[in-house]
Amino acid sequence: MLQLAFIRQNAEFVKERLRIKNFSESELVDAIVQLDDQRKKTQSEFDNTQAKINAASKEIGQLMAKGEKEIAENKKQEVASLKSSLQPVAEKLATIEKELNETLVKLPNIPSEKVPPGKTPADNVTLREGGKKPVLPSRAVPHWDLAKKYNLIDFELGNKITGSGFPFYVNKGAKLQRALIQYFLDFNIDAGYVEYQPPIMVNEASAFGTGQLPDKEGQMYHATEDNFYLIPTAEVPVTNIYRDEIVKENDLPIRMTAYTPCFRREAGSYGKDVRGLNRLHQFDKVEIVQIVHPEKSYATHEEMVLHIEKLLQSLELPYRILILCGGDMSFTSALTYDFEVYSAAQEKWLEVSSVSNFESYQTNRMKIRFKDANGKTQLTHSLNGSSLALPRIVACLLENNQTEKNIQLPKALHSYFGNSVID
RNA sequence: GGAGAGAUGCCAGAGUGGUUGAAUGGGACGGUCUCGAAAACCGUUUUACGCGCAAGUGUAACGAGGGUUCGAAUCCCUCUCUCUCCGCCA
Repeated sequence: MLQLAFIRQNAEFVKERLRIKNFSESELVDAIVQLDDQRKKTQSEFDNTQAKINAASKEIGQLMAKGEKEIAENKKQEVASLKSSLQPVAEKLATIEKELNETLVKLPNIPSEKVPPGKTPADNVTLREGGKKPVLPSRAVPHWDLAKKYNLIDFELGNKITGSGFPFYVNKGAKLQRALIQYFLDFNIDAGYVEYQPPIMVNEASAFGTGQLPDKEGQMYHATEDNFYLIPTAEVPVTNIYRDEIVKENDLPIRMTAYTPCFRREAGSYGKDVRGLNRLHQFDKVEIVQIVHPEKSYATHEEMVLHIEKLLQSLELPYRILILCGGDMSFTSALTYDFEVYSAAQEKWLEVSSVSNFESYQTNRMKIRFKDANGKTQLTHSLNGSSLALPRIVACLLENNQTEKNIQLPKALHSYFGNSVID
């Protein structure tokens, strides 16, 4: 969530930036300032009365020690009346604080100045393209046909065992998954990221910390018996590693990577977009996360984009990088670059990575802070990016590299896959 | 799943109703000493919020939430987690 002090000092600016995100309830900004005014006033009132009560209680203790019971009893009466006058103040304060927090949490992050205006994915701005679109053989087919032809993925079996969107990977299909995960992780570790294997279920506090709750409650699978959520991305457990921590400035940047399965309910999606590997309920992804000094987050963001670009280039896939427009960005992000690869047989671009700077929006929720040179605690910034989401990469690898008799894998994968072709 | 024990500051660990935000030890940081280091010695070392230009000061927090009391780290209840034993099990 946005920092309260920042909202107070920049109320008009916040409202203006929120418009770029197509956030209509800008009156919430004024509500927050008003609630905070009330909170301050009420808290002063509470604190002052409580101070009197504390002082009187201390006196009672001293009087009792001296054996002056009469006077002590009188004091008790005094405290009792102070307490009863405090009661409604305490309730009012609790109500205000609750409302303030609930309102604060409803405000999305404000977009950075680099974010282009716009409402739909059509308004996203292409930053650059790379790689070459392949020329496919005349009888080229989409990945779901290739997956069947080479016995790599069994969607029907997934339907039987779980439901749609939960495919089985078989034989070389399974091995390709394993090779990609291993390759992506090694690529990140070589760049200085520390590997974690996190739990894939998280508690409420973690889901709140990265912003999945309360905003995207319906998008996560919820194990209600234990109140755990299946993670939609490794971002959730990994960023939360540092929740409620104050790190040393020297410890920054913190660079982490993790492979996890990801679970998304994708309520409401159907049709062509969900065919084959295009949109699944369970998929594999390697994620990178950084916790950084606030002055460095934008430089880090660019560095992460280059890192992922290098990874995509090594896979020899045609790609493009987009800057998401205000209307297409996530609730929590200040700036997001999306990576898309071109799926040659489907003839469309598929999103395979999203690299975002959250500034202090997540870290303010999680209270991930550091002590600066002056000994002052400040919020860190957090960033993350997919490196990469597997299914659509697999879709493109299969489609773009198909020949009449096999699928040619990029060099980078040969040693991981143990072969240069799938046949 | 059953029985028992426990959860205190960066860590270890005292504290069982009244100046305890918290003894003591360790660590970390700063200083003295040293050519430098070690050792020794001195000092500093939680966070959030309110008021204040500031120094400072008030309130809250001893796993979380509630309760008892004039007063709770200390007593009671619920929950979470950890440990030990039994059961089950990859």
